[in-house]
Amino acid sequence: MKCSSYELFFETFSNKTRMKIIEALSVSSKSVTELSKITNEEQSQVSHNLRKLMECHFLDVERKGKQRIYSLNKDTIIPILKLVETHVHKYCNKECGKK
Amino acid sequence: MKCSSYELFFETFSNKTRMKIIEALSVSSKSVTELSKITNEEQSQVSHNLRKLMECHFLDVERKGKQRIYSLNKDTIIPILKLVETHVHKYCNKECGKK
DNA sequence: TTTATATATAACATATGATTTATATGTCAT
DNA sequence: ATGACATATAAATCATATGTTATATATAAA
Repeated sequence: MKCSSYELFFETFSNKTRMKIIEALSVSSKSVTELSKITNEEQSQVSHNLRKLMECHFLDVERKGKQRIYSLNKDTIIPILKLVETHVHKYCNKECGKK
Repeated sequence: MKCSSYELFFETFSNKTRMKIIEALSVSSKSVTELSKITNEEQSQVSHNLRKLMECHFLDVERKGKQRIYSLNKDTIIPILKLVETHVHKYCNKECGKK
């Protein structure tokens, strides 16, 4: 599947694990292990998804000893999530989001 | 896969056909057949994807004879796309968006 | 250097979404 | 009611993403 920047952008957001990561990082920067604990996901899963988030420039990293500390690119991510929240609130009742 | 409102929101955006539909509708409202021609997709494909877009309240419809005229919910969609565009512009060079 | 810890990556099985084809429904005109 | 057109839906196949396991790399400490 060829994927324009737009689709890649949204695709990267549309995943539970990645959203959990983003949520956790919106509070404060964290290491992979911390994220793994918080999200209750395998470490490799977290790494996998961090990679995708990085590819979209949603995150930054810095080394700190053995650890890698990931942080959120708040400039884009926060305002987008706000807009989505508003939309969901406005249009989606409790039935919404079911499959 | 269980899918919260957020994931569903983004998932619905993350598709080439649906983006083409949104793009077309951001110009003006259109019937299914018109959308099918513009996007160069099978009619059933378009209907399929219109359904998903409707489920997310991204679109409105009204009947006009045999046709159904779809229109964009501009309140949410336009500002979101603006944000994404800004992000993509800022962070993604020509290599971006490849898979 | 060896060991322990943190993280990343590769390979594969499985789940999920996309696409296609065929058919059903719904509306208008005759 | 019949035929023609517009749209929707169902089912089947195909493509892709996810999740899992195992392993590799990288850093720090002993």
